[in-house]
Amino acid sequence: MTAHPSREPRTRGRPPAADPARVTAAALRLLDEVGLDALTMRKLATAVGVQVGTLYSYFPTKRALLTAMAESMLAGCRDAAEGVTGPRERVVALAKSLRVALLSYRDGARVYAGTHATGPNTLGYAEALNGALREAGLDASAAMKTSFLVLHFATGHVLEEQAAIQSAPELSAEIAGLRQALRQGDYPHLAEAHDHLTGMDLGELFEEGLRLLTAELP
Amino acid sequence: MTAHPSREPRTRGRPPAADPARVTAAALRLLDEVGLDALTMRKLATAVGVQVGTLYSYFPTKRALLTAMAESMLAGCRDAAEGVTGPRERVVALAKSLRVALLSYRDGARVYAGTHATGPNTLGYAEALNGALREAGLDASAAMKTSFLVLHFATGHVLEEQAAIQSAPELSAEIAGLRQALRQGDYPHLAEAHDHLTGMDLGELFEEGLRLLTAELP
DNA sequence: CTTAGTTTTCGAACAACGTTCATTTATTCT
DNA sequence: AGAATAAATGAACGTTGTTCGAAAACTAAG
Repeated sequence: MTAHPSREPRTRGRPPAADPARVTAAALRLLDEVGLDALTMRKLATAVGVQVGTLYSYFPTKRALLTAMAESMLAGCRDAAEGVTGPRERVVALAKSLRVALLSYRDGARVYAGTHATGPNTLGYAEALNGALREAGLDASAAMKTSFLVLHFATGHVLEEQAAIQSAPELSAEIAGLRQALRQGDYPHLAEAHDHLTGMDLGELFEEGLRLLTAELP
Repeated sequence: MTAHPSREPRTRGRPPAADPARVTAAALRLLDEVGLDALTMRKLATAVGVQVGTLYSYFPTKRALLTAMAESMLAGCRDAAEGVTGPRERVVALAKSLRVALLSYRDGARVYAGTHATGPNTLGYAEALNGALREAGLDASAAMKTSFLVLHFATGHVLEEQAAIQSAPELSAEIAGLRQALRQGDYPHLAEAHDHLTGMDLGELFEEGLRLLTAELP
């Protein structure tokens, strides 16, 4: 059983070899090394210097660990709007900081989208986003809706952004089939668009989407 | 080995018990029954009426099967803009049809976001979306960018939409922790927003995001 | 009708995964 | 010292995706 809810500091018994925070940090390091698909509890255990089963003293399930990782990724994101004047600019700054945070970990968006953290980083970030929107003059309902819009767009965007990065051998077959399909003559618009693919700045594209989603804010 | 690229129709040898199309259809039915996390090759094999290893005569890997499922989900989506007058309205109609298509399968957005299909449904849909944007007066580069914007928003939105649906026992613990955090007094904006959560129409929210993303089209 | 040839399915296995649990180890309090 | 306690160990369990030699089901030639 997880002896997690220990209120008073531990005094008796064998001292722990690690703690949830250290395990989460090691998991994030391992994530950058091997990617989400290869992030196994066994590899994490050896990285922490512990046996596999021991990890379940800190997290009841792998899902809980991934949730803690997602929560940890958002550390500091809430403060991105500090010192930014103008409610709309604050919303944009918060969204951009979320993108940067997710991009700074391998498969960060997949981890984030696959979990539903309710820790202080996640809730604090959502609170800050909602607050900036309220400052912009929106009522509670409209602020919540725009929050969802921005969050959904950001996760979807970074998800595809990171999927495009790891276009390693796993996707080369699909890319080959795609090029052949384009040469076939069907999909004329896609063929033309494909020429403009190289050199597209995904960061600029993200800001463009953000600009449109926040266009009606003062 | 996959004897897939058989150009002339099969005349010799043991007759196949199934084919990729039938397997894909069975997989989509099974997906609706059990969800993506419980969609195993063995369950699919029994659903098709075949042994596990036989599935690998039709798809080299489970990933390829999921890609075929994603491709199949988009059947007919390309035609959503037929008869719709006005380029902007066509873009909106195409995006809405993508949402409906993904929503009509359990975990549809997760399957779609986790794969990168290059079949005729997927490419035809992208071609239609690009075409509608070109008709709206955008050049090739701008049309491609807006396509990405709409696609990223749609996938992100439906992803969260479907994640909110299956808020079954798996998420109840997190929801409980969230309610307690809201009652704690921190996150005043979130607490107020939470009251407006029930009764929010996610379809309307999706259209609102679409309206903003296409606001500058003629 | 038999037999050779061909294509597919079968069935059993493999390694790796997440997870569980009785046992052992390390520490503190009496 | 010895009981009590808390955590780590180490070995297992059931599943998972995937592989591969052997068997089966069919067609074409002898």
